[in-house]
Amino acid sequence: MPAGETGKYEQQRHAAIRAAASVFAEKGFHGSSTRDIAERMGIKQGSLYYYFKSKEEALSEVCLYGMQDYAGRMVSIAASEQPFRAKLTATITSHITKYREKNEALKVYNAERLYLDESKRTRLHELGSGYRQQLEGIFVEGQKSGEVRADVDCRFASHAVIGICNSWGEQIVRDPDMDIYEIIDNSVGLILNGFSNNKHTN
Amino acid sequence: MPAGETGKYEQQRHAAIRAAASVFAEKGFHGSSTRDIAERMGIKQGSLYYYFKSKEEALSEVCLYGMQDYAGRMVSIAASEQPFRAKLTATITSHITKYREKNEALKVYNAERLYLDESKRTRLHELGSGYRQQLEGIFVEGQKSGEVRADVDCRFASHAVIGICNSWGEQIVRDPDMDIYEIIDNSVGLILNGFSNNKHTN
DNA sequence: GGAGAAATCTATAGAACTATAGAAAAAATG
DNA sequence: CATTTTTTCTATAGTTCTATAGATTTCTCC
Repeated sequence: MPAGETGKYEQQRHAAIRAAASVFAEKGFHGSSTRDIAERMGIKQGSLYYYFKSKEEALSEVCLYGMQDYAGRMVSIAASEQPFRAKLTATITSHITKYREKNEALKVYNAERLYLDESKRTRLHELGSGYRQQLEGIFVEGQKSGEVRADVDCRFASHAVIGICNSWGEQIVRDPDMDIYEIIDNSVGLILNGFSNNKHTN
Repeated sequence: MPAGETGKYEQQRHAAIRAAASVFAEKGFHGSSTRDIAERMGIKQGSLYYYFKSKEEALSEVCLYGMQDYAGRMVSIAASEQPFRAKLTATITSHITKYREKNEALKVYNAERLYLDESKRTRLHELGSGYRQQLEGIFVEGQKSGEVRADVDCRFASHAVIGICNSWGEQIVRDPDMDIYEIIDNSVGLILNGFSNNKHTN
């Protein structure tokens, strides 16, 4: 039976979550076996059940881990006192570097969460859509301050930003030699100015 | 043994591909069983092997189907005589409506192709990256004609467009009541002008 | 309507995987 | 160092799934 909270148990459970994240990211939820996960952390298949009561619980924990401090960072960006452009840059940087740093878990969240049961999925969905709403709020504020054009659909804008980041995120996970900062610059540039040469006048 | 090419065999094989696409889109490759696929097309599990020699072959065919005429459409858009803006709109429209029309297969291509073996995967990768290159070419042309700013990284631009389309595509597959044309308009607007209110002057 | 071909069915071998139970080893405690 | 608690291991029951083989039904065409 699990210990109170300090020592080895917590530590190993965390290792298990990371191992699961890594394996799920590589092979997908259904393509991974509990043996794969256990081996990655250097224990035997059966021992894994000391830390998770089921494979699905492992997925659930990975998704939560992938989303959590991530959504938290978004909240603090949104709350900060900066002009729109800086917040946008911070958001994109946060999102994209997350993929590089460690976060196979984020990839798993994006790709595999739909295999969770209803209740866990909605729980996660709330976290995720909270994230998006924060971002939408940043655009709304930007409109108020005049930094963003009045005709922009902020809900669309938030989805688009996330789409761009995730799309590049997958590339980044695959190819660790990519230049992240160039991607970030380009993304910010696109969101702000688009690619058109027609000076937009109205 | 398969017939020449006309009749029922070709027809049923195509039905099998569509059934597989539908099931894979819903449950993922590893999460789907051959029983699921067979049932969706109204035959028994074992009978499926009359049309595919393995489950993986089914995936391969689905991905190919998802990508093919799709990439073809892109070629004809790129080759057409239109200004940049029209080509961009056509591309985004083609990409996004594809998700609505039918194409669970495209979703499968995006999510599951990595489970194919090396050779098939590179084959598909070529198709996919051919698609992206066509799009990149449209941007390059746009630069030459002055419609696209000279400082735009066209490779980045092509990835970004695909990212936005795929991101919305997933939403569209989930929620069939969304207004596609609004999404297309917004996407084109973003790509052309961004969201910023600062008139870009240099 | 009967013969041969095409399409589907039934049944199953063989492999893989999840989850559990109980034994064994390792660590902590006094 | 003996005892208790925590962690890991071995073994396996029970499922499920893919792929194949051979029987059976449906179609085609003369």
